[in-house]
Amino acid sequence: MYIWVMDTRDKILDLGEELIRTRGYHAFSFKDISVPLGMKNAAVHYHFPSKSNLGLAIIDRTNDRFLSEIHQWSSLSKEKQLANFLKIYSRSYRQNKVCFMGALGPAYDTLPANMQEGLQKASHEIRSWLTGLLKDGLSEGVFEFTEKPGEKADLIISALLAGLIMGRVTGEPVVLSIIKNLKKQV
Amino acid sequence: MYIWVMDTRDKILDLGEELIRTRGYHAFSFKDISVPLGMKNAAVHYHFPSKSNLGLAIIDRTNDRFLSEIHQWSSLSKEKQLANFLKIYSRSYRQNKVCFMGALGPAYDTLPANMQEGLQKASHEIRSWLTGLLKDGLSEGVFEFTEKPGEKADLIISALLAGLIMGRVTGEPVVLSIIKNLKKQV
DNA sequence: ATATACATACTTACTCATAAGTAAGTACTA
DNA sequence: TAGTACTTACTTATGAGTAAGTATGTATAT
Repeated sequence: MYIWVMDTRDKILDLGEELIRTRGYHAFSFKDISVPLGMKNAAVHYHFPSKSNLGLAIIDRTNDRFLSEIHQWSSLSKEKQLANFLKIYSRSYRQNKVCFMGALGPAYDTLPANMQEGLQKASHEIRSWLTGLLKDGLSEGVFEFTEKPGEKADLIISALLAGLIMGRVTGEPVVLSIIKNLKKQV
Repeated sequence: MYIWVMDTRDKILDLGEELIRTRGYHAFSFKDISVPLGMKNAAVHYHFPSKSNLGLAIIDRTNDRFLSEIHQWSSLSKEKQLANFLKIYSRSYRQNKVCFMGALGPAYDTLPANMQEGLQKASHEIRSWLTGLLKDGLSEGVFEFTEKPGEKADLIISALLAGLIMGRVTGEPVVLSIIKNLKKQV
């Protein structure tokens, strides 16, 4: 019984995540979730009272998954960890999704406060993790770059984030060539 | 009389551009234009029959302005042209705006077809101009980088585009440090 | 063992707000 | 008198959200 509950809740979160990352927060409705899942709008509201509530749950779940992923990577080499990080974006490209910051950042000021907070927190996690990785890799001598680690992290995240967006507009696999070039720049 | 017409039409375009670049296409309404300009929704519809019509006009006007700007730059040195290009983004940051590709790209699939087309065209103009500039600067010896010019252009545009987005989420002037670092990388 | 109570996971049937868009009329100008 | 630039007064659609009811399984009391 309990498992069944979690199952439809998770299905809503899965679909909601896809919708945010392919269409954006303001361009999807409860109907876009309820109809494909064969249920009524009110059933979605049962699990998530409000849209912002759902939005925040999606952000938090993704952030939690990221945190557990990087934790699992912690014993790997810095190069391997960076390669894994880059792989997140090539996978996103194949799934025709942009990342959360790319999807929600442009309309940040229009988001409900709880989602703004969640997104800010998630962006902080990613930036500080990558900054630490680059800093450690630099002192270990496995990475080589002249920028400050924090600025290098922003440069990398930015290029990846926007590579996904540009890929959508241009129809070209922009992020893949960006990943290729970023690897040469560390 | 004709001048007066163009004036309110231009006011609508100005405000519409700001709304798209601060809130996104799906998060602004005709009311957000008519009320601040002290007119009725129907007056906006008089100038632009549909929202997508307005959206396209905004994109096209910005693209036309970009084209005329780069034309004016054409006699300047490659370094100066690149510096001018980068300045567009630091100005955007100060105005708390993201660029059009950043604002509209993530929800590209939800845009009306005419706007998709206009955005694609605009992105092509920017990418091909910057690619040409980098290519010429490279053979002139004023720029120095190892990537292919087209890929370098995507790397630069991506970093700038996402720097604006990240700045909004983090509250930090991400794009300014990105500009600083990009200058060292060409 | 069986009736009763209770919680979970929904559906039905709304409300209320807002959005895009339109038709018909008006004021002003050339 | 004809066109421009609007306003008034709608329509229609859609979206978030809610209140009340229903089905089903689970736990408890007798």
